Order: sequence, then C-alpha cells, then structure tokens
Amino acid sequence: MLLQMVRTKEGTLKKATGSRGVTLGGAQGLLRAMGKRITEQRLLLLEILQESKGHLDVEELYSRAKRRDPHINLATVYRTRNLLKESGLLEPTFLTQDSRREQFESKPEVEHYHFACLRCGKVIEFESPLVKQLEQEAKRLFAIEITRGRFVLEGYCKDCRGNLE
Amino acid sequence: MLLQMVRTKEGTLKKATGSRGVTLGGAQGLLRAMGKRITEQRLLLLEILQESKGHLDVEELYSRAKRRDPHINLATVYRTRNLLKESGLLEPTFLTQDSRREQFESKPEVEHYHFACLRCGKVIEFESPLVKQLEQEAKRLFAIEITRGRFVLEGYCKDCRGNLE
DNA sequence: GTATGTGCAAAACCTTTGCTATAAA
DNA sequence: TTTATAGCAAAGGTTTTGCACATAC
Repeated sequence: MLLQMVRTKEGTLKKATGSRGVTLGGAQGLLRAMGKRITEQRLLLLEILQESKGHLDVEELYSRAKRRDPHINLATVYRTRNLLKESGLLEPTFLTQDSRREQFESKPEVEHYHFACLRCGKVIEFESPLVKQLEQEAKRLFAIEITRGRFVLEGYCKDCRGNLE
Repeated sequence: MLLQMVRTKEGTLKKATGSRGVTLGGAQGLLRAMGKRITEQRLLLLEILQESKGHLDVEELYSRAKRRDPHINLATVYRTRNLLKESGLLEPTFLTQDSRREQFESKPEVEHYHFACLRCGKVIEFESPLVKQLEQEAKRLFAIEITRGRFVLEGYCKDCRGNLE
C-alpha cells in the first residue's frame, strides 16, 4: 500500500532557507583529516565559495580569486575545485539546457532544487517534500538505490519574463 | 506544514511508455521545411538516434555511425547534432553528476524524467504528474515562466546495487 | 626535512570553423 | 546549375598534467 501526499491549501513548495556555509566552514577539518594541506590559495577559494551562494563556474571563481590574489593560477583553481568535489564539499549543478560549463555550489544542509533564469542567470533555490516522495516511489518501483536527486527548472524570472526581445 | 498523508492504491509514478521516434520520424519533413538537405549522413545519424533510445553522447553516436559508414566525419556528427538540437528534435540531458559530456535524446512526446545508474549506465525513464504539479507551484510562488523542467535521479540499479566493489 | 601544493607551460580533450570538393535540389 | 553540406585540417576553448620550486606540516 502506497502513501501519497496530497496538497492542501498552501503548497508543498517553498523558498529554500539558505543556510549554507556550515559545510564549507568544516572544510579545513576535513582537509586535514584527509591529509591535505591548508594553503592560502585553498583558504581564499573556500572563502569565495562561502561568500557567494555558489553557482559559480571555474572561470568566475578564478576571476574573483584573482582580484584578491593576482598570482593565483587557473590550474590551482581547477585542482582545488576537484579536491572539494571529490571530498563531497562541492557539487556540480547543471543549470540550463545549453550551459557548457559546469557550475558548482557548496553542498547544502537541506537538499534543495533550482530554478535558473535563461536571460539574467538568476537562480532561485527551493525545497519541497514532494521531491523526496517521488524518489521513494521510484526507489520502490524500480528497486533502485538513489544517491542523488536533482530537480531543475529553467525559464524566465519575474523581471525577465516581460522583457524578451 | 499542512500536509496530510493519504493512502491510495497506486503511486503517482510510473515507467515511461517509451513511444518515441515519431518525432524523429518527422525529421525529414522538418529539415526540408527549413531549407536543409537530406543527406546520407543525416539519414544515418537519424536512424541511429531512432534505434537507440537516445542517451547518446557525441562520441557514442560517432562510433556507431562509423561502423556503418567508416568515412563519416566527427565534424559532421557535431554539425548534425547541433542542427537537430536547434530545430528542437534533440535535446541535451545531463544525466549524472560527474558526466563531462552532454548526452542527447530525441524529444519525447510525453515529458518524462530519468534515473541513471552510476555503475552500468542504464537509464530508466519515468513519468509522474507530481512533477508538473511542482512546476505549477513554483510558477505561482515565484512568478516565473518555466520553459523546461528536469528531474534526474542517480544511483544504482537493481542489478548493480549489490555488486559495488 | 619531507611530502604536498603551486605556478607555469605544455599537452590532452572536446567542439567549432574555414576551405575545397561533393552532392542534393 | 546552384547552393548547402561533407570531409579534412587547423584553430578555439576548457581541463589536466609534468616538472621544478615553494611551503605546510
């Protein structure tokens, strides 16, 4: 017998409560635990990732880092990004259909989902228990194990929907 | 949160009824209408895309094409893929978190969603009205216009979930 | 002091593009 | 015959890698 969630007066979906950074705040400890070193460059990159809400591609991360440390090298940015990715602190989010570059965000405490505006690039994060419910259903129906679910919407935000030339 | 759990007999999610190919079947007409030419290479690539359920990246498409026409060129594959993408017959699907390459599938008649196995690459397509419901909620809550929604699960399929070394 | 990380440059990838010959209409 | 397209090779863009020096531990 399956359980189904039914929507009542107010929706199941809400804006994500953007508490983040706790994860990245613990980055130093994790790196140490992995036998990795805490370098100036890594600290800088972590700082930038923590400040920005994420959704940075490598180019953007590099350019922001360069403003504070003009000598930082692109290879270092790639290597750091890969390190954080492998250690699970950062995860790739493919936002739009035609994006060529991967974007990343620091791993959130509460799983959330995304809307990305095709015109201005604005990203809205939201949560909804229905997504987990869908995952549960899929899990049972197909006998699969799910490690990650993503739900991504693309389109035009409030400000852009009228202004399409 | 004002949610009630209700017992129902069946879930909202089901395996996608994989009718496809009608779209790609109409490709020739569309190409003609666009003033494009029907070449052997394009026919071959369309045939391959139609046979495979999709979920091919360019490399795979190229290697399959080469088996039947050893002279076909990678640039032709890219150009054809871009053409089909622009004309809306093919669309990119980012399946797994660490996939570097875009994969494509022929545009389905009924919108569906994906599960991809991280070990064997198997793809399961499914449908659920709840996804559209979520889109409606997001649309109202954020005053956005949604052009596309994707819901992608990754993990391990029935056959692979036990065999992880 | 030892081993890891950085910067730099080169290499490896993936995708696009300019050109000429070919073939579709 | 006319014009779009294929094949090829070269170029463009992104990511990775080898190596010597610097630096965290």
